[in-house]
Amino acid sequence: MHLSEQEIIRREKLEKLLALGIDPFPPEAYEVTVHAAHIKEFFQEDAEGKPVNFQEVSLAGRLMSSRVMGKASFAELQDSTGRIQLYISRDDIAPGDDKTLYNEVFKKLLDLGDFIGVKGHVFRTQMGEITVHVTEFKLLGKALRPLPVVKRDEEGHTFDAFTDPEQRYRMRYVDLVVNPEVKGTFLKRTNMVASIRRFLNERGGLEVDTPVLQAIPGGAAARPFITHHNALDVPFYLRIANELYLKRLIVGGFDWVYEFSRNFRNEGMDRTHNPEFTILEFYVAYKDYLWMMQTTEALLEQAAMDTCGTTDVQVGETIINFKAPYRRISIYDAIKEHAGIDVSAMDEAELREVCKKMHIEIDGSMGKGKLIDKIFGEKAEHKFIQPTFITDYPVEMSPLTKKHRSKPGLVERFELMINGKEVANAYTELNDPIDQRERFEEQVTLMERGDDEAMFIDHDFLRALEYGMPPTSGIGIGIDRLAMLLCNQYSIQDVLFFPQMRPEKFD
RNA sequence: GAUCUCGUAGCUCAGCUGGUAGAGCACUUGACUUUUAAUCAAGGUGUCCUGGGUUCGAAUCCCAGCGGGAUCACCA
Repeated sequence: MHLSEQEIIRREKLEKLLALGIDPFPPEAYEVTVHAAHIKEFFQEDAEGKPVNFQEVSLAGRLMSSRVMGKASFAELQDSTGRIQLYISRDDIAPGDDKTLYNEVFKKLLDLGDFIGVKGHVFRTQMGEITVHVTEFKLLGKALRPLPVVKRDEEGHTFDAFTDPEQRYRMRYVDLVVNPEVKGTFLKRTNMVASIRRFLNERGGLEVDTPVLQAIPGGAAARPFITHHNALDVPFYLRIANELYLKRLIVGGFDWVYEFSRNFRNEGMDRTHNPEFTILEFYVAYKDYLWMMQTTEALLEQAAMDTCGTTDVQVGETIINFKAPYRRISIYDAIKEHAGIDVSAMDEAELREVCKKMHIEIDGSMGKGKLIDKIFGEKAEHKFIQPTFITDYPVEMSPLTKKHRSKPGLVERFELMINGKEVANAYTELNDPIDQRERFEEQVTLMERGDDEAMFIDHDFLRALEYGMPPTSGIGIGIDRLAMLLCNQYSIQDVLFFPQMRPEKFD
């Protein structure tokens, strides 16, 4: 094992601590009575400037900086809420003749990054900084590797930032320690999810769990990961969606079920795609996609409000307004609006002609539905910046969706576009088992034509529908994509703690 | 998967047309009892991503590989 100079020095310090009878990794709990942010927010002084509270505090965290000035030192402690300054004077922590605790342990054997616990009282320095005057400290956990030292001056300028994306993603633990805004992003994401969960629970939604290992990967058009079950000696797929399982629960008599579903798709990775990602799906009996549009607007408005404190959310250079209601436009009108052509009456040959003229890449496996989707994707999708429901898709690209109540050839489906990206996809669910069987059979034809994303026939799902499913509307909302918007992050990797990367090699 | 680009100290980076490896911070030693990007003095950082090649000589030029990023393709 190759050790750098600094790592060797820290290991030597470990030995010296042990020689002094100090356990660098003590087992017992340390009493924490207060956190840094709380002190900074609520510290008070009387008229003479004498502190009135926090005169007996005990807190713990990482030592993040240390400025030794002879017999006194200033240091910074970083706990889960932020940083607070420490003032440590030699004669306070080592009142007797033996000054080892200060001269050796504090000044020499502690390193930046070490976990320590401190007890003391809070005061304000001459420079105005709220500070803990330490009377007692204890090493709680030694850091054997040096953290990147990121410094910030008064104007907020950052020096020597820890910025290498590879290192930040691979060693998120370090990223979180030294880049406080990263923690902020993830807290925001968690708040967003909590807000959505509250919204659903308040309306009678029931949170459920359904299988991740599936014998038939259904509910979406995507290439799955394949794994193998040893005892049964059969292949299993990691789920690409949970849709068909949630609908089985609607068959079973629940009115409203939801699941934050970790899905896995064996496809490319880029700034908007990770092999595993989270979709919130929910299904509500006796509703249709029109109801679902209203519910989606309300859900997103609340999520934006709870997460950002406003419905006008800054995303990159633009402001996205999450306040309901959102614009609605059919996919044909959307294409008309942005490509200037009416594809609503075209057959497959005509659509191919249009794609050719627009220099849109196509191949022989694509049917009418996919061609229309292509044209929309190339010419219109990225133009919808403000939240917009794109409605009424062609039946060929929606095998699980009920046919439109009044428009032949279309289905009752919408996708929600925000900032030029699909964030949600919803339908009035197909509950006619005979129609569903025919749609699955069409998928088999597509598969034979070479479409490797066409759906398998799920016979158990058909059997469930044959027992009867109430009219139902369902939706999938891309939680990572939504988090990217509400947290104003350009890349999905910045809203996932551990984005997928090529495995690291250690030698 | 394709193209472009990057890889030098713990971190951020410089290193020109090839000539003994550099800075700031961090680190080590010392001074300093209200500092705050603390300051002052002194000190050493290293598989220049890996492996080949060209050359008297390669961090530098060439080839291959590994890893990252960006763009594109597939997709949410």
